[in-house]
Amino acid sequence: MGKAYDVMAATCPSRTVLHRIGARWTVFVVNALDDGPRRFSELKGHIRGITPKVLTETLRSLEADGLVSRHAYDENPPRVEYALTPLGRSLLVPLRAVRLWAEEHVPDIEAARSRRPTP
Amino acid sequence: MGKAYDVMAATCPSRTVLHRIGARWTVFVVNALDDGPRRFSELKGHIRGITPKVLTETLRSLEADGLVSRHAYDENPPRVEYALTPLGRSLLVPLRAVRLWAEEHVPDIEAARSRRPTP
DNA sequence: CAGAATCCTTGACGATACTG
DNA sequence: CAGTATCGTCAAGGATTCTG
Repeated sequence: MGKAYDVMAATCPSRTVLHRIGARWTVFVVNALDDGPRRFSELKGHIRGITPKVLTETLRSLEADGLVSRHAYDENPPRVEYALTPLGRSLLVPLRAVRLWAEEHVPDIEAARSRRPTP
Repeated sequence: MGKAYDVMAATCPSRTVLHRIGARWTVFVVNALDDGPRRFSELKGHIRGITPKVLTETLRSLEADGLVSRHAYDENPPRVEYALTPLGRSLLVPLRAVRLWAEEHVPDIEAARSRRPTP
């Protein structure tokens, strides 16, 4: 039997999914939730340089896609925790690998880049 | 010993690398080279919907990063083949996993999305 | 065939300030 | 603390046409 979805097909829903994963900050946020639930400010502090607006947007889309769950405690001051859903945790596996690949191969890529000075 | 690079650090080069990987079409092009070298037009035909300009740009950056190699045959009509370098093939491993994840979990994501009708 | 050239659109991302 | 609200930009991506 052939596969049901093919990212190479222009109209395939899997392409939308893959584009969402490819969004600038998805890999970072999912990886930041690797160690368990985290609060908004913890995420913001951990993913250096991300703005609250962008973090919110990213979390909202991940939530809409069922990858992240949000739990607001009825306390004062407010407390909100984000966690990976089982689906999100399944995505974490490949995304962690991508993250590790990036961290491991920085020297290789920088070497390749310096070999081709931009004119 | 701690790790040398951390994508969570704002100024870390690994973040640049990860952003490059996250570029819209990188995952598609790298996966399209899974089966071996391919010509420009083959890639264009296989990755449905990509325009020649974007394909060229993507290939050029992948080349600059040492992930893809380009070989132009001196023939007429012109023939150019693109292939993954060893470095590119090492990236293929996690990226293939991401691609498969996307293709496998379309139903889950669509279910999650329909659970939250956009107002 | 493999692209280069051109022009254009848009939405993702960012900086800053404000609020329940 | 956990966000919204605004405003601005800019570069990635796209459509089209042309060429060695």
